[in-house]
Formats: sequence, structure tokens, C-alpha cells
Amino acid sequence: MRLLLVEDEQALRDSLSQRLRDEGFAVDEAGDGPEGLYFATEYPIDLAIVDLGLPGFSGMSLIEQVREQGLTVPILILTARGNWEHKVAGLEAGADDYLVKPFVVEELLARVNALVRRSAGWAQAVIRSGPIELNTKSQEVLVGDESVELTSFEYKVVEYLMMHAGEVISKTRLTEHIYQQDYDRDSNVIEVFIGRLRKKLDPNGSYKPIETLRGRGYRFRLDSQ
Amino acid sequence: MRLLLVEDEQALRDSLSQRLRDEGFAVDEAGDGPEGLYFATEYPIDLAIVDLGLPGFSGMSLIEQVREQGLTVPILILTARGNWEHKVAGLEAGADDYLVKPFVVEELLARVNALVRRSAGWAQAVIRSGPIELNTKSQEVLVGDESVELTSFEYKVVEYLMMHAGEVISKTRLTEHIYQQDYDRDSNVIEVFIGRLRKKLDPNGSYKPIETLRGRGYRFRLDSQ
DNA sequence: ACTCTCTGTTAAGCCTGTATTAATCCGTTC
DNA sequence: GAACGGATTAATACAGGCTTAACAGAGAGT
Repeated sequence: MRLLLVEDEQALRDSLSQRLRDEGFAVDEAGDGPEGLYFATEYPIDLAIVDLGLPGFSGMSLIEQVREQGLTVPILILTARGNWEHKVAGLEAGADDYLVKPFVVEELLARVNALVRRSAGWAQAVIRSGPIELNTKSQEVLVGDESVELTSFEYKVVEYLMMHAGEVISKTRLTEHIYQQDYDRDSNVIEVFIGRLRKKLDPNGSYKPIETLRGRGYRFRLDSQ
Repeated sequence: MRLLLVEDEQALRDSLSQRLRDEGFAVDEAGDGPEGLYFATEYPIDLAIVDLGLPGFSGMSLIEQVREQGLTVPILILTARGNWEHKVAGLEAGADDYLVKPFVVEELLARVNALVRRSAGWAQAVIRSGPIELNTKSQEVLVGDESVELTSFEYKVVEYLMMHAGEVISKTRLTEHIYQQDYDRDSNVIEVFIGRLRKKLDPNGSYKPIETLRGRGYRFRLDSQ
């Protein structure tokens, strides 16, 4: 999952982005509104964290401009204690949630996770397709009743695919959402990972959770059952 | 802790509630959905255990109605083996965890404790995983019947891990919860402590209570027995 | 002052993931 | 049906994370 963090205070930005990366997110950083807008429009962000206390109200106008462009990316705003009119304005401008500073980092992480899931259309922490069950909290994957060991990249790939089950995901899109920076075009890491995943998620080849759409990408099976 | 047990089968309900009381819980008992709903809305329940196999789908609608009222009480559902579509429907309706019948009572207790602790955010006195038992009040740790001497830092580490058993805990998260302020990034204290803990908690290496998730962190085993 | 225990550092070595390469397979197009 | 290009898969190299032992320094207790 790729996040955008817009925060002018360097120290806070550093520690937050570091922590978010530790928790497995790819993080783009911006120090002001315009820079944030650039990332939000040029890169496929899964969620934006925007400090409304940026100098010159640029956080506010960032949200407005992002929404004017028709982007539906979930936005979490940070406001200073006491400035509840900012918070209200932010929500009205199209933010999805807010957090009052100072906050416990874990609270931020919890909300980020919830928002990401919610925006993908999953209310619970458990996502499933047929016999495959993914727990975003324990990062455990079950196939039937068996727990399957996934490495951290394998996990990121399934998570992204399952969160967008039923959609065609191009390989570029997958890399962009999973890797911190742009990746070598002529590498076939993704294919390799898809291959490993298929083996682990569907060892006897009966369920075929990941379809290949030649030239277009992959599609995770969306299966209620 | 006050539990609500909704189970139509008299014998099972009696034995379960007895056992739960032995473990120190106050238990309200209901035999069907409507009765359960009454308790859930009229009394301050900390956790509800609901059998989805109640006659007339009333377990399912109980969950839905509880959630409709905006109650966040954690709900653990019981389903019969093979009916995983019930379990799925239950989770989607807002249940927090499930257990497949028949189950070992210890497994139920483990999950009840885990759910209560997690949802309430505060500690049950005794936390258990397999042969490992941690008493947060006396700060004593037992492995099987043997008491294990832990130093204060070792204890903090196990306590945090066990309180969040089943979750992936990044090393940053662990340090942040254990140390006052941010710690030297290129120190490997955590690894060292994990190593010492493993030796003490699992001297013959058979139970493996602490899993390593390379690049992601550690996960304490969430286990019955 | 001496000892003992605990914490945290260092460093060596192991091991697991990751990404590359390359051989092969399959679909599409002509 | 041949040729091309994308997709699959196995094998492998390498980096860097994890484990572990050994030890130094701090601090408590005697």
C-alpha cells in the first residue's frame, strides 16, 4: 500500500514516515500543499495523510484540488487540538477521517489500516475468496483450514490483489503500489511472485485464484461462496 | 468481566458457563436470539459468545441487531464444522472471531481472553498460550508447571507480545512500547531479548512460541491447549 | 570495595528472501 | 502453422536480516 504524507514539520514527518515504512507501507513525502498535490496526481496513492496546520492553508486547498480532480483517494487529516473548525472544514472539503494532534502513532496506524480497507470495500479485517482467507491484522493467510507461510513481499502482493479482487491489476500498477520507488521495467519479479503465490495458495491447482489476462495484468478471483 | 453466552443446547451451555465462571467471569446465559439481544442491550456485557446454529437463524440476526444499535461489544461466534459459509456470514455481520465446533474449551478461553483484552485495551490478569502462562498481576511466568525467572525487560517484552498474541509486532512498535523514547536504530537489543526469551520460554525448542516474520517483526503464538 | 546480575554492544555466521537469469511454455497474430 | 512476444518456472547469487555467543559497563546488594 502506497501512502502520501503531507506534513511540514520535518521531525514529525521523518518519524512518521519511518514508522509507516516499518509497518510495510510505501511512503511518499511532501512538505507543503503543492508538492502534495503533485504526488497525489502523479502517483497512484492508496491513502493520503494531510496535516491541516500547513503554513498558508495549503493543506485545505490540497484537499479541495484533489477532490476537484475527481480523485477518490481516502484522505486522513491531522489537526491541532482546539482547531475543530479546521477539522469540520476539512471533512466538508472531502476528507474521510481526522486525528487530533498530538496522537499515539498506533492510533494513526489503526485508522490508516481501517481507511485503506474501507475504501477498498472491506469492512472487516478478514478478506476472503473461496477457500482463501486473509487476515490483515495477523497477516496470516489460510487456505481452507491450513495456514500458509508467506514472505513479506508475497503477502503485500496477495493483500493488494485481494483488496482489489475482481479488478484487472496491471503489473505496473502492482509494482507502483508495492515498491517504494519505480522499479526496473524489464525485471519480471512480479511474474515470479505470482508464480510462487499460485503454488502456495492453490497447491493442487484446483481453485485458480489468480487469473492471467495476457498483456493486461492479473485478476484475483472474486468469489463469495 | 461479564460475558453473555447464547447457546440453545442446554448441556453445552451449562458446562461452558460453569467453566467460564471457574475462570473468573460473570456469565449471563440466553437460550435464543431475542433473549440474547435483551441481555446485550440491557446489561453491560464485555463479550458475547453466540452459537450460530441456534434454531431459526436467530444468532445471525442477533449479531445484526446488536451492530445496528451501534454496540461495539466483541462477538465470538460458534459454528459447526463444515458450515464455513455461516462463519463468513457471521463475520460479515460484524462478529469479531469464530470458533468451529467441536472445540477444546481452552481454545474458547484463549480467544475470549484475547478478544476481551484487545477490545477493552486492558489486561486480564492471566494470559496463556499453550504451556506458557503469564500473570500480569504478579508478573510471574509459568512454563508448564515451572516458574520461569524473567528480568524486568524480558518481562516487558513477553507481556507486550502476549497481550498482542497473533498480531505481527514490528520491532519499532516493540521498542516504542518498551522504551521511553526512540532507540538507537542500529542496535539489536530486541533480537537479543527475543533470543533470551525463546531460551527461557521454550528451553527444549518444541513449542516455538515466538515466530519471526522476516522483515516484518515477531508474532507470539496464539494457541489453545 | 567486591560481587553479581542485568542491559546493551559487538561481531561472526547462518539463513531466508529477493531479484536475476535463462530455458521453456503458451497465445495471438499474420 | 510459424513466428513473435508475453508468461511461467526453476535455478541461482547475493544482500541483508536474524541469531547467537561473548563481553563490557552500570547498578544493586552485601
